[in-house]
Amino acid sequence: MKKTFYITTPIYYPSDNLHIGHAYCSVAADSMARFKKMTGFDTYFLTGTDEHGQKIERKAAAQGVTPKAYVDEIVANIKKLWKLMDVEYDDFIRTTDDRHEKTVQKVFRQLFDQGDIYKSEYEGLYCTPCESFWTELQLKDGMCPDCGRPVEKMREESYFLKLSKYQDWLIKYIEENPDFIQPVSRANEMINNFLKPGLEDLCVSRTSLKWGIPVDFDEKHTVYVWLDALSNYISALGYGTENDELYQKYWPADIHLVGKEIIRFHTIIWPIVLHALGLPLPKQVFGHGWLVLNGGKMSKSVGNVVDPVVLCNKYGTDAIRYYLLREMPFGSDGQFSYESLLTRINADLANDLGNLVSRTVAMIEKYFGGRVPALGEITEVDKPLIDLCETLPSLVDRHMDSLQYSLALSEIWKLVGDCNKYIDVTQPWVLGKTEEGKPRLQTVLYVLAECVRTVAVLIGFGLPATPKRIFEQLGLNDESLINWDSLGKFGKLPAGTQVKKGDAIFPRIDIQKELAAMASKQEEKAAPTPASKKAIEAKEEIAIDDFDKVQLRVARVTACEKVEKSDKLLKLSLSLGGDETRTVVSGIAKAYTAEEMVGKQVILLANLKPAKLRGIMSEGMILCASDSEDKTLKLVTVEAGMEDGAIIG
RNA sequence: CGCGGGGUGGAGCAGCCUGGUAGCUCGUCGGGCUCAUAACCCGAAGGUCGUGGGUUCAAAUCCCUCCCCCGCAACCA
Repeated sequence: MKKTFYITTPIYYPSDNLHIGHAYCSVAADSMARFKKMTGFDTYFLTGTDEHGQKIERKAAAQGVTPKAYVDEIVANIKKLWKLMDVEYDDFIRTTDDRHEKTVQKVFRQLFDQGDIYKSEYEGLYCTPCESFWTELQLKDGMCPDCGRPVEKMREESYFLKLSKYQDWLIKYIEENPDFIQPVSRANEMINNFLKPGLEDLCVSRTSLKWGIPVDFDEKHTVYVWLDALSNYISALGYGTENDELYQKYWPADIHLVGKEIIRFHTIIWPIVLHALGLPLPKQVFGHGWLVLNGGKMSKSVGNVVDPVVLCNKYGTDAIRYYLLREMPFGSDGQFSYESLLTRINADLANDLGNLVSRTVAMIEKYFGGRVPALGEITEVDKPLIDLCETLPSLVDRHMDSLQYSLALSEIWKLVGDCNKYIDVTQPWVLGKTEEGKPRLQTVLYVLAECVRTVAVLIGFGLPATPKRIFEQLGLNDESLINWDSLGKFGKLPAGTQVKKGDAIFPRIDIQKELAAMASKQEEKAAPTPASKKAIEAKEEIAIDDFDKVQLRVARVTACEKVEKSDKLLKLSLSLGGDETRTVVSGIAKAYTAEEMVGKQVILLANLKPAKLRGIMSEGMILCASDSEDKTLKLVTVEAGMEDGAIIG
């Protein structure tokens, strides 16, 4: 029986279309699945979507559609994206699937029955309009982080999962299984930051949440995010149903591939749930890094999201996949830039690989009428290449085993580079000029063709569409000549094979032109378009008396310094005329330096209740205007010549 | 003293665990070649390996101090 290999991606949250970061993860998972399949494993690759929760409920409401209708549309887009990117999953689980809901309910009930889930009261800060609980940490200025309205202490009946009961077991498990959490630095992080300080029991149900899976023995409760989402890895396999062959066959998973931001849930909550259920743990949870853009994290609010659909359509799926896998070591963050992307495509794909295929096939056509010549006598010059062809597969295998895609590819590209050099050293065009050169020329071109074939087979996991195009030019379509087993022993390529030059596999890109075009497009985008502006929520109408409660005054900044250990706060000393002074802490350090603030006149909300910020008492607030996304921020001031302390009204 | 990651030629990174001529890709400059997608090949310039100290015959690598950057967290009246 074949060895099995089960790999998963996180289930993505379909509140919006996915960006290149999600694509990165899925491409990595897909490439691994392809590699394992190619090397003889019975693989199973699961991806999907996590569709419940308040955020989606609200987004749907805002569009006036049901949550299901809302996610259906996004899920369709996601599936289209995976198709475009050649991400070939075996199953796509949605947490709204009936099969998933059944499993989650079953898991919940079992954990409750055996006492790992218990009913208690959740005490939290509740925002009634938003129907949400927040922790103290999540609050914004003591107000609801979503709507800015006040929250109140509320108790809610909830079910809790006993994490604390298992924490010592988990610490031991992690320490005894160094491969469980990868990269290892993450394991240390989990132990030091979360496990050692002690786990609090986890709230696993909500009564306020409606868009989710109901607890079947207590209908007013809805299963809260973690139990719901994490269970997908086994619900997709039919765990707990009479139809559980997939579960029997593939669990435990070989790799849960996750982003570093959710490694915590996969290495603490999930193992505990599984252990409590008496199930084996996944063999490995691998936290990959992020693509960062201009030093910043990619996020919608910053507006620097890179759309994988655009990239693939423009430069080709294989090129994008290659870039993602090759550019940065898996596990650490990597810089995404168009310049590095285009450089990679040109240098590695067009110049090195594409051109190698092109010149190899061209020479076989030119000197041997398009038929691959037989391998003649082998010399010292040919040996290293032949050896490399034979040893490369196992080397690639080794790197892939540790998810080092970048290393695997760079090893393959060493062969590509050696071939290009080999052509230079052997000078086939000189050999082709004389009859005496012919025998040698045969060997040279055979070696090249066989190397190209080897490369084409090896890159299939990462660049699934490219091998076909190379095999076409090499005239190969026999399965036994294009699979993994055809490697390892040099010389499988039959002499006499008819080659045919085709289009460039990877056309060169004019990088300067491309970047310039992109820059001008960016500028267009940068100009604020009214349509894209977030609608400003209208506030309720007020009477003049209400406004009268507000006292605004002109104040002059007499001194200013940065608040230590804070990147947004400035401490301002204000003069209100006479000897009246105030100290105000303001979050404007990103827009103004302390030096340039001194001497400026600002508008002070003078009768605001003082509050402590970073240990400093702030006696008021200065007014600023900011754009809808808080990207730019400008002080509000008065025209010159107003005395300090003047009343505004 | 919150946790973690990082600071290596112009750019992006490897090397550090297991001390011993500082390597790769891109860029720049010079040369070669003409089979090939103005692609390919060779050579050169360019680095006090963040700072200061320590261990050692020997430190990018091990130990300590400090500085800076990034993420999480916090904060953003």
